[in-house]
Amino acid sequence: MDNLAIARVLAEIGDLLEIKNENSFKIRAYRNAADSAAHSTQRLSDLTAAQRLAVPGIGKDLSAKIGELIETGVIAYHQELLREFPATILDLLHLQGVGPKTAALLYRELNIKNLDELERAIREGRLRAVKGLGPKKEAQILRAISERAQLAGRRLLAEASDAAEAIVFALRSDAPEATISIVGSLRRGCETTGDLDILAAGAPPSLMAAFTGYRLVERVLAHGERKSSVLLFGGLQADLRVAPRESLGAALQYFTGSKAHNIALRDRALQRGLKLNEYGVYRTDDDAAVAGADEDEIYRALGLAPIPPELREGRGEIQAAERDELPALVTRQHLRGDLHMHTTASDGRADLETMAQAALAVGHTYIAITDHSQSLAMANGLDERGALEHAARIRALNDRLDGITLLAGIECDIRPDGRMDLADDCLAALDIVIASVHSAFSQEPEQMTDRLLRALECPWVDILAHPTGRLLLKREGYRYDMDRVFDAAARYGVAVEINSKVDRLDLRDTHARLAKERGLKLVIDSDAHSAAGLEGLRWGVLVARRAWLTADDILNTRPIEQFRASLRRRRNTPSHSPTFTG
DNA sequence: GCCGTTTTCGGCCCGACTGTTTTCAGTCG
Repeated sequence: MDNLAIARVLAEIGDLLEIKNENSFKIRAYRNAADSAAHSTQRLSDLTAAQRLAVPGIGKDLSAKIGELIETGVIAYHQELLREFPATILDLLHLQGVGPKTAALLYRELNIKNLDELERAIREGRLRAVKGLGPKKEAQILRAISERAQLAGRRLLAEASDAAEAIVFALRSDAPEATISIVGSLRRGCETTGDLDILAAGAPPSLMAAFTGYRLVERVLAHGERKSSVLLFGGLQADLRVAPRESLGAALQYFTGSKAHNIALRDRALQRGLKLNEYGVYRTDDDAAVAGADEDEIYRALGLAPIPPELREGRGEIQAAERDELPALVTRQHLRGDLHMHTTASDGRADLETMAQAALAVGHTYIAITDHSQSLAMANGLDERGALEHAARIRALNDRLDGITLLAGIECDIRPDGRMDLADDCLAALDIVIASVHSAFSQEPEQMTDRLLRALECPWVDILAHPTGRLLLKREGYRYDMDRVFDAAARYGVAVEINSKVDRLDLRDTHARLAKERGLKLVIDSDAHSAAGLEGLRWGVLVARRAWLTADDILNTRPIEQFRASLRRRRNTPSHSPTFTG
C-alpha cells in the first residue's frame, strides 16, 4: 500500500468527522497525518509502528490505525463512519458553498446522499423548506453542480502563473501606485494550483471593481472591500486581497501560506506573547505593533531567519530558520548549462544550430544535445550510426561556435528488460548519456526496480532523466523501490534529473530532497523541444528550491570542466575513454 | 488526535464575506 492510498483514507476520515461535527482539532489531526503521509519520502508500509511515530503528525493512535490499514486493507473506524454517512456524501463537500454543516443538514433533513439527489431536491423546491437554506443557496448549489467538472481541475503551475501575471499586469495599470503581488501556492512554486491568489497593498478602493470587472471574469463569487473572488473563463478561480500598505509584509506572509506553515507561525507567536495576523505582529498585552510592512521583519520578530516562500510547507523550515540553518537555495542565475534537449534529428522542432544559438542567447556556457534513441520510433529515434553521425555534426558545430560548449549526447531509452537501447561502444563514444524510461510504464514495482538497477549498471549512463515518468494531471509515475535505485545511483555516481517541463517536474520536490539525503547529485534540465523551451528551467529551479537544494547540489551550476569531471564516465575512468570503432 | 526548552493535561490560528438571520452561523482561504 502506498502513502497516497493511506493519505486518502485518513483525509476521508477527516471529512467524515467534520460532517459528524466532531472536535475540530481531531479533524485537523487526521488531515495533518494525511498530508504528512502524502509528502513523506519514506514508505509508511515499510516502517515499524515505532518508526511511524517519528513521522510528524502521527501519534500512537494513528500509527496503530495506519498499521491496521496496511495489514488488513481497511480501518475499522473508517468503516464505522461510513455506516453513519455514505461515502458519496463527501462529493457534496466539493461544491462551492457547501461545507460539512450543510452536507450534514441535507443528509439529516432530506436524506440527500449524493449530487443527483441534491439536484433533484432543489429542482423539486424541497431545499428552501429547510431552515437555514434559502433560494440563494439553491441557486448557488445548482450552479456549482453544473460547473463541477470544470472547477474540479487543477492547473499546471506555468498555466496558472501566466493567468495570474496577466491579471497583475492589468491591475497595475489601474493602480500604478499599489504594490501588487502573486501570493498563495503560486508564490510557493507548487507544481499545480487550484486558484490564483493576488495581493494588493496601498491600492485605492476602485481596484476591487477593476478586478471584478477584469475582461476574463466569467462570474463574481464574492465582492467585498478587502476581499473578492472571481471565476475566470476556463474555470480558474482568482482571489484578490487588499491590504493597507503598512501591512504589506504581514499580508504577503499570510496569503503566501502554506496553511500548515502559517498555523505553526501563529502558534509560535502566541508562545512569545505575540499575535500574528495578516495585518502584522502585535504584542498580546498592549496590542502594540511589532512588525507589518516588511515580510522579512515578520519572521525576525518571531526570532526566525526569513524563510523563502518555496520552503513554507511545514517540513522543518521553522526549526531550521530558528537555528539559522536554512539552505542557500539554488537560483536560475546559478545554472550555467542545460543537459537535455532535442533537435530535428529526433522529435525537436528546431535544428541543431538554432538550439545552440538560442542556448547562447539565454546565457548558457554549455549544453548537451540529447536526441532520442531508436526505440522511440515515433519520435524518430536514432540508431547507433545515426547517433554517431549526429555527434559528429554537433562536434563540428562546436568547433565553429564561440562562447558555448556543445556536448554530443543522447537520451537513450531504457528497454523494458533494463538493457540500454544503444550499444555500449556507441554510448562510450559520446560525451554524455542520459537514460530514461519511455515504455512499459505499468511494470510491477519489482520488475521496474530491476530494470532501473540494470540500466544503472551500464558504465556510460551519466544521468537518469525524468526518474518517475509522471505526467502532471494525467499519469502517475511508474512505481519502483526508489531507495534502492537512488542508493545504486549514488554508488555509481549517476546524477538524477529535475526535468523542467511544466507537465513533468520530475523529480518532484520531496523526491529531489530524498535524492540529496541519499547522497545524490542532481541536474536541472529543460528537456526543450524548441528554442522557446530552453526558458523552462525556471520551473525546474522552483522544484529544486522546494527540495531545499543549494547550487552545490546541482551539477550544472558548475563551470564546464568541473561539470565534465563530475560525470560518472570521468569519475570512473579517469585515464582513458574508449573510442567507437564499428 | 497530537504534542511538550514554563505542560503528560490542556491547549490547539484567524479574519472576511454571504445568506440567513432578528444577532449570527457557515464557508472559505
